[in-house]
Amino acid sequence: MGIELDTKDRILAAARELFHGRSYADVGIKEICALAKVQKGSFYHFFPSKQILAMAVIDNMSDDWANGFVAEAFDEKLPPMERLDYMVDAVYYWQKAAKNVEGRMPGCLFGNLALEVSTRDEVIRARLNAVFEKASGRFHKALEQAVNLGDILPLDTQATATAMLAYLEGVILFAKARNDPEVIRSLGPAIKSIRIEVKHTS
Amino acid sequence: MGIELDTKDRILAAARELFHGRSYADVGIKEICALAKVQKGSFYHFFPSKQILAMAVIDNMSDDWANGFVAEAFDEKLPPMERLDYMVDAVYYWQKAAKNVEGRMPGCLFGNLALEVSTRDEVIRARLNAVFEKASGRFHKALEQAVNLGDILPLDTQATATAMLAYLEGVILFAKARNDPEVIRSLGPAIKSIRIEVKHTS
DNA sequence: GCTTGATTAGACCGATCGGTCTAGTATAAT
DNA sequence: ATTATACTAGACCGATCGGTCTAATCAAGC
Repeated sequence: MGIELDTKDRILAAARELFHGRSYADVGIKEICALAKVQKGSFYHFFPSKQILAMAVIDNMSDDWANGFVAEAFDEKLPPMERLDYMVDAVYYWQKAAKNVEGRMPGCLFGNLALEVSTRDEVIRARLNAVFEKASGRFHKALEQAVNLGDILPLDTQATATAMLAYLEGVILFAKARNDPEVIRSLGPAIKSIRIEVKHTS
Repeated sequence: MGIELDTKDRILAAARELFHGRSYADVGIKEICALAKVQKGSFYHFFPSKQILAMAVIDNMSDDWANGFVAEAFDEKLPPMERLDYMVDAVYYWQKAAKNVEGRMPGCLFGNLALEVSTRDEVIRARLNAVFEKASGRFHKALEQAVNLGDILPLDTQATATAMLAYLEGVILFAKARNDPEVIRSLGPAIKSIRIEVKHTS
């Protein structure tokens, strides 16, 4: 957490860390306040409810991702298909580092929340879905360029992009169940093998 | 639930339904008892803790799967690669039916639990991992046969089997986030495109 | 009939949950 | 100096959590 952040940001950072490291239901407001060194009064001044905090955490992490190593991985300067490997690598190193610190693989915050709360909270579910949609857009763009450059045979870029993101989430899930980041390294690169053919329009 | 079950089975069935439909943390013992029409005393007579109940639920569902449509899907009489399609189809129809009843896609109980509790409960995590391991064995066998029959080019059957299971989980996750079973139908069949080459031993 | 062990009923426990409320402080505009 | 507003502190709330405990009920064996 390091340098001085104002109260709201400290709450956000604490909640993000705790939600990601454990789960939504398992982390209470009290614990978030303790980690953020903030009192309950301050908390509810900035966030009217736990649900709204969750939304803020999702947006916050989504932004960090989008401007952080996702942006790096999907850098237009890289050959399109290499971006996928870059992305897998980034996820691998990230999860590995997290495990070294916490002892457990936290997995993907969005995937975690999606499975945990999307049957109970339609609003959060929709927000998470939007995050996935946006992420799959990156894959989509990369695939389109790969096709245009002739790096891969034509395929249904939209569907394949979604499938690739789903695969990445699945690999992270599996790695978390094994508590072993190496799973990401060994299974991850196969993301490039996934293909959904263009729908036959005759 | 239907026909008379003895107390323990009623508890198990109720817990399974509730855990699957919502989440582990969100469902309390009281609610399980209410659905099972059982009192707390009886509950704790059969299950010493919620954690142990969770394990029993996992085992119970794992058995049902293994002897139910997973056994059907991976029937040795089917051509190996067709088993994968069968499996995807089964998941699709199951989730669709569940959504029609409950209004929401429950996803995969094992995947849900894996992401929710595996950072908190090492014992449950290990159990879930064993379930995944067993399931990936089915894929493995099918792939080995497919290679032997010349239906597909040789590949790392072990790693690819795991990757395929991970993909399936990822697709279910994505479908749950969208609350749309059709995702399974459109992305699922691409499971057959996943390939991990045999490690180059020179 | 009596005893025993398995099962059920449900009151009860301390802890914790998300959230509210009031009192007070800090800051800045007037 | 006064007043409005933003923020902080933390006691407090009813509800619910997982789990315990005692008393009652039941069927089987003797």
